Amino acid sequence: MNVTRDIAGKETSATHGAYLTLREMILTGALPPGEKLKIEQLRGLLNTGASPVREALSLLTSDMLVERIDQRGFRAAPVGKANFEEILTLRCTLEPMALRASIANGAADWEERLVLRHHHMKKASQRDATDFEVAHKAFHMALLDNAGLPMLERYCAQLYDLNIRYRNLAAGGASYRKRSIATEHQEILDAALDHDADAATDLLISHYRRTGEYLSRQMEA
Amino acid sequence: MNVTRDIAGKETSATHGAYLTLREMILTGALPPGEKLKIEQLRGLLNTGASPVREALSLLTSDMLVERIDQRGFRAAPVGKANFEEILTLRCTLEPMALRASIANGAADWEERLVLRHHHMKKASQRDATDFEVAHKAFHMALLDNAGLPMLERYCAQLYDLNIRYRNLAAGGASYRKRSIATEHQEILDAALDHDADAATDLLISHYRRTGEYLSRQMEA
DNA sequence: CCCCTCCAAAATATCGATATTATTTGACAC
DNA sequence: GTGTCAAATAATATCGATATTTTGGAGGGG
Repeated sequence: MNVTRDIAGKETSATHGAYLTLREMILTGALPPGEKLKIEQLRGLLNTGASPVREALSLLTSDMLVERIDQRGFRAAPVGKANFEEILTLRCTLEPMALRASIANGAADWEERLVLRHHHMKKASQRDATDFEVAHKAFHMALLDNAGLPMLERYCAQLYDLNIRYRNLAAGGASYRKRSIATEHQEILDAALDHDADAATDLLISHYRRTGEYLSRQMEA
Repeated sequence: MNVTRDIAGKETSATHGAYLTLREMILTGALPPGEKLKIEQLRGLLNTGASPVREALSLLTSDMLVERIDQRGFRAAPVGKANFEEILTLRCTLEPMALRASIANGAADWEERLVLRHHHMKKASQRDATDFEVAHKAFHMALLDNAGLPMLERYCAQLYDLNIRYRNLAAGGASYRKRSIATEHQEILDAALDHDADAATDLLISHYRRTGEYLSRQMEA
């Protein structure tokens, strides 16, 4: 049983392919937290050499999805309540910062991009759940990508993924209770288009905290 | 002419050694911004194989010290005014956040560690300039390391290094004008020991902004 | 019964060589 | 002169094999 995506064409380099696949496997929980990641085993799974696997794992290390213990190999990053709450805290600090900057720069083409992404997300939500995930991330990142602060955006993207990982691990399946997520997104969008930074950031934060605290309660130590 | 440190004993793995050496070379400017980093060339410099070099460069990528262009190798990360200002902005947001948390947690052993590091820094400043650099970073990191927020600390450490790089690149030598740095450090320490978070963070921010804006003025586009 | 030492098995880290891909060079036509 | 294409060159990415290190366990002492 080969988990590697043999999907449509372009796999630039073996390293990059391995990176994407392993990343996905960790985010979805196919590789559970703490799991020992043996080179040989992964080499087989991805049918590639040891070097690309090794390099991919190195890259995942800096995404904080993989832990490296020198001379002792790699393992999927552990999870914990403290870690989850740190992610939440950082997101609630960094994303509003980026969103404010985006709004402040507010160019017309950004607003268009935003509307478009939001539309795609709505469409996707009626179809496939994984399509929605992709579109959801795209929308949230679009909120931040007019800030002109690439490092900050990178941090936010990283934290977004780490958060998704917890959600995937917590929900045995697609539980992700639909709450009023659609409404919340709409409100955030509207506030952003209104250049109302205070409202937009408040909405964003409570959007995060609500799901955050719900997940947090479901975790032990 | 071999730049590799053959210094005292313990080089755990070749990869880690290469990582440390390359990192230092980029931070000091021995490998200037934008420089093409050819595997073969570095392999010779560090007298090690291609794999460790490659892996070290991958790791440096996530420290934002090296840029990777798929299928086209690595190069030392470029620099620019916008990037520098983003680093400054992020530091002025993240470090106060960490410092506040550290103070809030305020354990006795943390205060001791703080006093100690400050002492070491003062001693080091009378000796070697590179000793001082190490101690200076240790002091600043100690201010943040009681926050219990490891990811945040990691971001701060990363940004600290990126900032140091700009300082090294700007100063042809040890210019680093001594201003009243010693006083500033003392004040920050005192405020932290007083559990005066507002004062401590204000002092920290102006400590950064002062050198920051000075360097920023020295840069073109 | 627990602990320490030493050996075998397994896994990591590293090397050297090869296949692939980008870049340069130079000839040729326009 | 200038632009284009193709071969030659150079560098990257990847593989397969080897050396080193850790891990797990068996066999004695304490």
